[in-house]
Amino acid sequence: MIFSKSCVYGLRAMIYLASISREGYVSIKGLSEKLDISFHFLTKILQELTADDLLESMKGPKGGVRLSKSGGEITLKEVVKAIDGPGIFTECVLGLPGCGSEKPCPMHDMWEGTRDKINDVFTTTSLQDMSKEGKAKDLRITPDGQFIWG
Amino acid sequence: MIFSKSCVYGLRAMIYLASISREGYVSIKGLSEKLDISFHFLTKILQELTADDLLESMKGPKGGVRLSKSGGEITLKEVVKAIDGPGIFTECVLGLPGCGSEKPCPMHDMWEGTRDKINDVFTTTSLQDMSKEGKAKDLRITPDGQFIWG
DNA sequence: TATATTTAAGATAAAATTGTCTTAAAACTT
DNA sequence: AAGTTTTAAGACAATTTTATCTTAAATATA
Repeated sequence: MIFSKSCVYGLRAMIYLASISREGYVSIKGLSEKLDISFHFLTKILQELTADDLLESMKGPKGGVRLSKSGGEITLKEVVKAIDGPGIFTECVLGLPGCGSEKPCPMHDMWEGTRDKINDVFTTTSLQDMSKEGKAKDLRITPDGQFIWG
Repeated sequence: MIFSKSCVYGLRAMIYLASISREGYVSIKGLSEKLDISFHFLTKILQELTADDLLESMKGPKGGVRLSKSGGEITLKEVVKAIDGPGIFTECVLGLPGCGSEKPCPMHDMWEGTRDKINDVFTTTSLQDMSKEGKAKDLRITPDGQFIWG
């Protein structure tokens, strides 16, 4: 698995949030049921995204979370970085600290191009891109087919 | 981190093994010291590679492990698959089982090209490619700079 | 103001990964 | 044949990740 479970859950939630109105807040409880993710676990993940200013949250009735910017302004990379860190966009495949053009490992050149490509697609793809794609074609973002857009 | 620690250790060991003669066996103890990896942990990882027929092993004095084929005949992908499984080359980024062209997730199209590229470079790059690169330019394959080729 | 609702935060638990230790089995050496 | 070296295998422990549970704090509503 390329991303942690936390990261995958975060991506699913963010893509869904980009598909709905940013007017009001969405309760995490409702989100967790819609996405079939443990409520408390999802809460923690969304807290990281809130701490990273990708989400805004509000307590109390009518409270919940919502995107801090429009879905078109949030990249997939921002979400991944907030949860799994920047490693996949920057790190050496062999896990060598300081690996780079000046002080490479044997796999550096072979991997650099691919890593750049990963960085590119995650930088140039927004949450809105994904939510539009999913909503337009009615694609699932949960393992079971229960999920419904809108 | 894109690969598990086990996988990274396995890759380092295999690249090193591809840099030396396949005549005799190399003791895992020696390997573990050279690569600065816990002996018992490395033993387990190499056992997986032996079970997958990428390594041959022999017990007793003069025993150890060696590549089962020449380093030019073993791809990086084979090593990764043996340890981390094929997931990174095949799986959905959102972790959806059955995600594919027929039943995609919203991220499928965006990710497919990159995943194919990962698959390509790991399929077309051999252990020998990496060991030659490392040995020729004297690049490190361990975090500290203690490692010495040959 | 009191109550209900909701996120925040922290404690705890379960599972997976990483790492260590012990014993067994095989092969070489003397 | 006996002893030494080495991988194989399994038990055990530590750490990280994943998941659950409880309490606190904030906010709306009545």
